[in-house]
Amino acid sequence: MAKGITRERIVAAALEQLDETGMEGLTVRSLAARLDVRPPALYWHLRNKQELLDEMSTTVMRRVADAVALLPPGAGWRDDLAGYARALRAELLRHRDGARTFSGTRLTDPGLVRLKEPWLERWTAAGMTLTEADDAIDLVVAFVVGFVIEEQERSLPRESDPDRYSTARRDEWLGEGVPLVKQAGHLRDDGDPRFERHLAVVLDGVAARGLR
Amino acid sequence: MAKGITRERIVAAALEQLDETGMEGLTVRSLAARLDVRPPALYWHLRNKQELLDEMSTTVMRRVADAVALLPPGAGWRDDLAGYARALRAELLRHRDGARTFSGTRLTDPGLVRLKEPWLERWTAAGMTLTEADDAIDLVVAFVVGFVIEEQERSLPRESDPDRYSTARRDEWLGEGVPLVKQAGHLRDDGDPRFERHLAVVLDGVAARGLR
DNA sequence: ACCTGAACACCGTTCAAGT
DNA sequence: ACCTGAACACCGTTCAAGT
Repeated sequence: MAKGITRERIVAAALEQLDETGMEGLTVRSLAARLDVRPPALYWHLRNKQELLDEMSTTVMRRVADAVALLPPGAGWRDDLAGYARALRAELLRHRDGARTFSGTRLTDPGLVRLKEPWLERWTAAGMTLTEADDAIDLVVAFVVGFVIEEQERSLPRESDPDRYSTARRDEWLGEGVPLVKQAGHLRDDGDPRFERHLAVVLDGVAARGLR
Repeated sequence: MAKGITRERIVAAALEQLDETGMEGLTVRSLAARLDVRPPALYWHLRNKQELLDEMSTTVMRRVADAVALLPPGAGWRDDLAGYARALRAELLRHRDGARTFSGTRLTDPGLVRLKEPWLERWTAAGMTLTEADDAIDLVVAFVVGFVIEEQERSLPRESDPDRYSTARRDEWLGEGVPLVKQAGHLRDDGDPRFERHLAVVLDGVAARGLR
């Protein structure tokens, strides 16, 4: 691996490091070791660690945009939004702590925001107000981020109460007198079907207002 | 301030520290200093920092539960859910970095989960399936968490690009050829009205499936 | 232009020892 | 039972100096 660290190589290595160790293992020092340089070398390419995190999430969001670009065009707002939601979830899930790591960071690339234009054009032409269309995009992002944070948190091994998420132990933990809470816990599924159900509710909500 | 540190006093001090300094200023050492003890003292009361964070969010969620308990009873699922969403947002907003700090943590108190029981009872009696009812609660939580993360992130002062959020500079940053994106940026409001609009969309979605 | 060595001011946590 | 002193193995970041 030739030297000559670049911004892109740093970001790529940081995403690998994140996947292997999680957020708390992604340190400037571990990242430098992975790139075979000394920690201060990174500060020639990046102002600070926050800028690294911003670049990482911009990279991830670019991949979301790439996936969205492959969607069948002209499919209508509901398919557009659903495709965006699925692509966003998939990229967040692809990285350990992805939702928490990338949610509070800022895009550094205006090109990604510019991609909203054709959607706003088509949806307003189809009868949504501009505010409804813009709200719908932001609402979907908020929902997906919140959903995946919970999803990834739930999948974390936790030293304490190691089996809070085994149904039997959870029932015990809950105590007596809450049959419906327990039953809901037993019925509860995870992953894609659950996500699709929630997404459908959100899109039904948009439909109820945006297009009547 | 008498000595005699307790779990509750530690959690209360930690919430104050969080509000004053944000997450990165909430360290075991700063917290010990605030309580006028040496850092290792805290480890007699708490297993580690993660347990502190779990206790902090449990405290916050208890306040949400208290606010929800004051809602007019028997108002129907839509008012129940709206009241819960508003109370959750209010408590998250009350603390600096609240949404990010409390979203990835685990409740330590089963009593809070048990509170779902009467709602599940009433909503299923009103025609929702149990899965629909349980989904609706989780969906609202995901939406509120995602919304407030974005809300609090946006309100942060950021040394770099200090005026990305002034409309004029944002337009410049966006470049030419995206009139609708810019116009949406100008129309965009913040805070309560925006939250209420998004919440209404979510509740309309629940209405479209849960009760037809 | 790009990187290193050395240093600064911090972290969370453990553990023997004190009271 | 509750807390301290001292220590361990780390952090992010700066900056003069090297090439």
